[in-house]
Amino acid sequence: MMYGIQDVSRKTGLSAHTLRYYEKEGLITGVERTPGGFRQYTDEDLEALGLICCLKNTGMSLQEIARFVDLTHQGEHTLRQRVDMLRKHRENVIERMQEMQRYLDKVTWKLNFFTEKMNAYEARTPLEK
Amino acid sequence: MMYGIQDVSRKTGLSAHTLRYYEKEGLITGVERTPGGFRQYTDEDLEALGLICCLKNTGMSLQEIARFVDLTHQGEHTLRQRVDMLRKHRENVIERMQEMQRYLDKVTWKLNFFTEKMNAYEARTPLEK
DNA sequence: ATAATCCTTAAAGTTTACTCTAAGTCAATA
DNA sequence: TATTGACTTAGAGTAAACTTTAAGGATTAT
Repeated sequence: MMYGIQDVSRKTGLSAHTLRYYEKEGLITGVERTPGGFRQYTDEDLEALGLICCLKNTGMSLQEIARFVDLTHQGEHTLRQRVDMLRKHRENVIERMQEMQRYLDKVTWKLNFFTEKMNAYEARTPLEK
Repeated sequence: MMYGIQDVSRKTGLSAHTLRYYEKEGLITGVERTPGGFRQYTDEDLEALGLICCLKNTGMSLQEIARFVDLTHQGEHTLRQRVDMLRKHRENVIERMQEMQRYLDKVTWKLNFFTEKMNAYEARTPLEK
């Protein structure tokens, strides 16, 4: 199956503008065209976009994603490099999530503090009328 | 105890530039000065900066943080609004973390896939010499 | 005393990831 | 066939959160 840019926009949640931009930046390559020059995405393109979104949504920069895509195009001999990239990325994400959790715990603590203050305040100054 | 801007920079990990910038943006207010006009931060300022960093590091925009700080200055009658802000923020963060986890799972899946491909490749083409 | 640090304002520059505009081409429908 | 509406490109514009620069003066620590 082939998909127009709007179909892909709907499927990925990326705007048509963004899809063209990603192509320009080398994140997706080799997208086919109709005789009239309209983009026609294949299922493999969608697959690739899926991975791109995963990487992007876990905080990988477009530049680094482009580098990954470039390695892919260079062939199987870059498999180790790609695996290393993904491993490192995975570890970074896990670390960031743990850090996030620590910050969140502090926010929770502050929230409890403010909630108590608020309850005390509202008990002291009941609503008018 | 009072702290100069460099001390605070070291303690918070924010540059002196950024500390002044935060002050300009209304994230911190009422920082005392020496007779000569040098900033002197109190322990409460550090406390406040701690919360600011927590909120920032969990993805709250500076604009929203400034709004929180502004509410704080308006007094106790804004406690409910502040609590609501923190609650909503907390939920957003939790949601984002869960989403992140889902994306990470996909990355892990892809990583396993590539690792297998790599192993097969390296078994097929052993290192020269 | 003097070197190092700090202050000010104001504005320009940076990075990332878009987002939008303009001017024109192509395709599907009435 | 005419008219929408979708698509094309290149390039300009946007937003957030800094970061840097400049210029010059004041203050503080040793």
